[in-house]
Amino acid sequence: MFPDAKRLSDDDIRSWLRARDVNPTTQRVQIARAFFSQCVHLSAEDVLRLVNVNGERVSKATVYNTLALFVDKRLIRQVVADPTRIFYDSNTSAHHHFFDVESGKLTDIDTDHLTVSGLPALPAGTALDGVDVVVRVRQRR
Amino acid sequence: MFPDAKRLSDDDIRSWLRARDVNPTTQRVQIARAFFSQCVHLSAEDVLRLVNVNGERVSKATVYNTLALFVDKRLIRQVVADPTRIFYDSNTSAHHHFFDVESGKLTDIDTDHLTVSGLPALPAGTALDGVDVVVRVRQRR
DNA sequence: CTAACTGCAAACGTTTTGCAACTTT
DNA sequence: AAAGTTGCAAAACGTTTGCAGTTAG
Repeated sequence: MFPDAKRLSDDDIRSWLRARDVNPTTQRVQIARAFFSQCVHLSAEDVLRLVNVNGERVSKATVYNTLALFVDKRLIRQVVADPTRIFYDSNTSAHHHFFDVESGKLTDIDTDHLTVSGLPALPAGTALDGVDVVVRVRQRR
Repeated sequence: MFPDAKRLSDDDIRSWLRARDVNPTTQRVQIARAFFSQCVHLSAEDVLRLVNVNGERVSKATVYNTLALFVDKRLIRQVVADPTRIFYDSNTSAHHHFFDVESGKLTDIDTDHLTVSGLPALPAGTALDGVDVVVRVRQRR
């Protein structure tokens, strides 16, 4: 994840993208900036809105293309917790999530606080891709 | 969960539904049977297909209505693991899942094998709704 | 008779796709 | 010119909704 991203210049982002094997086009820089300068958990719709705050600049197709590319290059990761949409998380290190089922908000839980133990043998012929813990919470009445 | 459901008569299912405060209509009995006589993890589409094996009998709307009702009455639970659809699990006791990202298949992991420890304090004003662990695996090349 | 339930078809929100136009080299 | 990228519009997908018609207490 990009530390302290609000202060980064476009050039900083460009070179960072290049270092991760991503061709830094105008739109990709804008999307990377929207990501790394805001809340950590964004839906595709959130990204579209953030990137196009004043006047349209990046299309929906490009947002989806770019998010898929960023996931592929491990700049961000998907979070599957909300049944209605995918969230993208700029924090790619091991951690877990609270998910508020009423508001749809995600919050990080770091691995100091929550650990998974006793992982059983994986199904035959498979390799581990990741372990995701979602702690669902709801507003107390 | 219904034990050994293949042998259940419609009457058995009806009284079981009644005991859970669900009015046992024809369609609900069919859906309950499809659920409890097959694989534990079914998408809405799976249920629709199973219930309508020969000739249409239950509509899509009724399948979705009924699944929501069954979730509400805690006969089944949702599993959010596949980013493209919701699965419904007839096993409502505490357990977790393997999710094969290539085939989209879910497999149970019971809590003897996998435990979560060190759950941190919940966000202010929230109550625990559930803890879901998804172990994502992929076919080894 | 009434309340509960169902089915259809349309609407919905998210994500994907086809393709022509535009960059960049 | 070739390769890569973008934007638009449409399509696709799973899911939800409105409502008229049906069923069951």
